[in-house]
Amino acid sequence: MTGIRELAQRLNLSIGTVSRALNGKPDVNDETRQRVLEAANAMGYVPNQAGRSLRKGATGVVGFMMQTGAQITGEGDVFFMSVFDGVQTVFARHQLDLVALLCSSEEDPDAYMQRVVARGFADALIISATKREDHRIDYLASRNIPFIALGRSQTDVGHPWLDLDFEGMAETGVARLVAKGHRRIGIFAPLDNTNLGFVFIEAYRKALEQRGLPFDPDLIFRAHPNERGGHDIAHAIAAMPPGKQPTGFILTNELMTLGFYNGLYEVGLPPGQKFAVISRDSPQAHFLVPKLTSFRLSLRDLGIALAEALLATMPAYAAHYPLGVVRKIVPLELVDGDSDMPVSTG
Amino acid sequence: MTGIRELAQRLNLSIGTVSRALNGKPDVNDETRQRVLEAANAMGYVPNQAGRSLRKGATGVVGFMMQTGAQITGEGDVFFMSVFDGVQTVFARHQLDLVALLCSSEEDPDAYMQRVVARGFADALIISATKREDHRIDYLASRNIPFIALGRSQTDVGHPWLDLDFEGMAETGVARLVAKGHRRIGIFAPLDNTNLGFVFIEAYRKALEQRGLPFDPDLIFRAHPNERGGHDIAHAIAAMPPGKQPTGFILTNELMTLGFYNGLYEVGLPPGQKFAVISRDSPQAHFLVPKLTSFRLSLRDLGIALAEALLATMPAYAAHYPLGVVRKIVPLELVDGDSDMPVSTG
DNA sequence: GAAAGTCCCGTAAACGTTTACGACGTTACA
DNA sequence: TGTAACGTCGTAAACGTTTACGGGACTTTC
Repeated sequence: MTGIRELAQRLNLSIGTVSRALNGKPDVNDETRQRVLEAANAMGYVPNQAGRSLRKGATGVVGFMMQTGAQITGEGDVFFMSVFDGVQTVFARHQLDLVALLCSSEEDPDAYMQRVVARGFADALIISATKREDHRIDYLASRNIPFIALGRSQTDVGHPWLDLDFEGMAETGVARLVAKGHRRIGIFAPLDNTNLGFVFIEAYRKALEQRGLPFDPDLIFRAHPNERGGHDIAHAIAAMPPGKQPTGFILTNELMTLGFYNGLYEVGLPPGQKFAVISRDSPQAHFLVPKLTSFRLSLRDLGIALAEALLATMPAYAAHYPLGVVRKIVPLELVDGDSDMPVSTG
Repeated sequence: MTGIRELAQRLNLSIGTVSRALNGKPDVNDETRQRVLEAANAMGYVPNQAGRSLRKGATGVVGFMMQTGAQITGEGDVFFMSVFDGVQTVFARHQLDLVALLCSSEEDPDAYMQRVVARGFADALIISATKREDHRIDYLASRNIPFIALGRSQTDVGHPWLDLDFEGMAETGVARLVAKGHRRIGIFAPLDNTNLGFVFIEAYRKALEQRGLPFDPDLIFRAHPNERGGHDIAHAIAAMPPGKQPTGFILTNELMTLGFYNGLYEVGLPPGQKFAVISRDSPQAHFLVPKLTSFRLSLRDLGIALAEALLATMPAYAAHYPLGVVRKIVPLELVDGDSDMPVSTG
């Protein structure tokens, strides 16, 4: 209960020696270290976080900021839980803990982040859902806090980031659907100003252009990246005049895909029969009928890459990860399914 | 940067006075306090977490433990994000922070919790997905850590808990479906030994018995509480011999409901037309077609109740919440939809 | 056999904050 | 005028840990 002092007393050792023994420092006899380790284990001693981080100036925790109460953002879903798991396998090697810092919907996200940082709650941060212009990036950089972004941004301070290959998905998706005879291809865009929207749409436009197909703004469907958003898009499509409707669709969000499938069934445009769908693979989307033609990505591997790239920028760990400042686009592989039938079938 | 010392120096005050001013202690002149507050604000001073919690013996954070990488548990979904938001509105009144403690799938949950507790990471904990016999409860009670469980358990140490009224849902659900002429009513049960499974099934059995209907174990469908689980149940139902199939179903998980709807469409048993469904309402389930007949519950209110009940057991805050040890079953109201049609329609 | 080196351990300062205690100046009251 | 009370503030100890430094005992080396 009382800590290292009691442990030292029980062993007839000084607290200094005990501390060194526990932390694997060199200046301690092997036999002594063994004794200390056993005793610590026996009485369930775990070093106090406050004392340790006060002295070391580091907490040993990395924070991932996410907002609560916001079905809108699509955060808090399985996507992140899988990424986290990859992050943690790397962190475990260095006794680092990952916690989710939950920003209430009643608090300003920027203010929350400042508070968290200034308090010294975490040694480093992972941010996601990066906006086109993101104040968080400026702030973290100015404060010299190690961090990595899951998602590109126009706000570029030479910080590390990882992002999915949205250009590739747009290009490959369009290519595939065009090859199957589709001429009117719909695409999803987020409602807010996340950077992904711009990148995705721009690549989509370019892919059409290269194939001599017209770019029709009406084929861009804006919605929240969750089940409801996908569902609503399906109904919006059905509400269009027949000639204006797309015959195929590209999206990237797993939750949306579920809602989209649901919606397509409802409006009488069953996927793979009367409407072509291409999206991203995921454990949750895996059971869909018909089988989704999808971009495959290991979220766990993504988490691992994310963690390693972050550690590469932290002085205390950089030696193990000589990667420099990682700024990488993660490619995805298109896997055949039954949801992207030729247009003639419809 | 350097903390309270620099702030005090700049104001020609002692650090003691500055600290008292910032913390709203009485022994400080109003004008002085104002000066301190302004200066602190101006230079963006935020007290260091480690120093503060070392001295106070409290961190000001409450942890919610959840497991990463586990699509199985169904955690990490919108359900919790909404509950969190309610918790935080209460916590905000007391400068308490809520963080999600993420237990890796590679670490034993019990061990993780012990580590977190011993380290003094959080002042209190919220646990969920309580097992029928739950070691976490014993441990937390023995360590005298304030905590509250979202979900009942056989392991009862007189601790506070909140739980949804699963008995009520089973009873009301059966009553409703029977009234509509259904005789074979299916029900969901979790695969693991969460306590909810036992409670739910038992109430279901009793509800049937009271109405002179047979209890058929084949009508209990075990699955993971997520989209896939719901989807698989629909297919399992379709695979039964016609006479054995249920004509209606009761479930309580929002993710499952989405998958269940999807699956029912796939197997040609569209909900509300050929198959009756009753489940729990949720933002995500709200768009379903046909409209779900569902049990309504404000997750935000649930979070608020959870937070208040927790604070009632924490010495430092109990004065504001004279609730005693809260052990409460939260009732849900059945709201009419179009998914529970009479059996004759089918 | 003395000097140098090695191994192991104890001592004590430091991290940033809170808070019990005491000191000082002023006011109030007898 | 003396004493008590009050308001305001400074002083210093304490929280639990890590780590730079130094010292004692022993071994090696010339």
